[in-house]
Amino acid sequence: MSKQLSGDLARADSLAREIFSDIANKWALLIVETIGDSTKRFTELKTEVDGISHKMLTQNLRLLERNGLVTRVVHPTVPPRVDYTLTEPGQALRATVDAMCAWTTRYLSEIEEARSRFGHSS
Amino acid sequence: MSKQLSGDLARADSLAREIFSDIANKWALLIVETIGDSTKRFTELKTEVDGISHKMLTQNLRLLERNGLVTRVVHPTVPPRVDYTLTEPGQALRATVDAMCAWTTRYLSEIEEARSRFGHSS
DNA sequence: CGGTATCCCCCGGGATACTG
DNA sequence: CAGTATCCCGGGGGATACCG
Repeated sequence: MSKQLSGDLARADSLAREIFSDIANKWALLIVETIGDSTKRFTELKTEVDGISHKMLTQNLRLLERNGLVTRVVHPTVPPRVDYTLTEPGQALRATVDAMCAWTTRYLSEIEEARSRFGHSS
Repeated sequence: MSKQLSGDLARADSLAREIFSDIANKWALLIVETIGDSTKRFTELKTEVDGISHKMLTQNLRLLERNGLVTRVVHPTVPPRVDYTLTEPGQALRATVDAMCAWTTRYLSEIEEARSRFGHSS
């Protein structure tokens, strides 16, 4: 089954592949992870997702919104206030991102070691 | 705990973040997924990971090798033959990518619908 | 066959400024 | 505060050619 999935996505099987390509980029995933189960304002995300530029943030938020992963609520106040929240699909994706994050920390040392080994091979 | 992870990675907490940025790109993930639990040659990957260029493939394979996610075995034959296999860390990552793939197919219809809704809002 | 190197173009994405 | 628009540069990444 997982082999089936792999085949479906590795090959340009249309929509699934397109979505995967949209989602599988660090900014989108970091944003999803940062929103988590809470509700975040634009500026909160801007400061919490370290290193992201204003442009990349809006761009990726639009992307996520377009794919129905986040809801965007505009409060008609002044100054304006916009809240972002994960939808149910977004939450489901977040679970997998959590797994990736866990993986990263779990294998930190192994990776570090692999890197040093790789350095002086040649 | 997952909130902790989120914080650690969203902020530029050095190494973990760097690794995440390396890994969280579509080509690397698709390659991992494509190798799966088997052993693949360069050309196999080239044809199976649809749309990837020669350059991107080698580049990402080096990246994965450097981080200890794949092993690269060169057979000193002629013509040469190189086999790529996932290491244990690589397999572990693959499990999470499987989850992302499953997510994609699971929510295909929802996403499709979200997109059409997004289209005629303005 | 697999890898490296070179060329070169295009666009990702940062910085800045302006609207509501 | 949030978003859009404009400018502009660097490098991502494709195409091609050449080694082992």
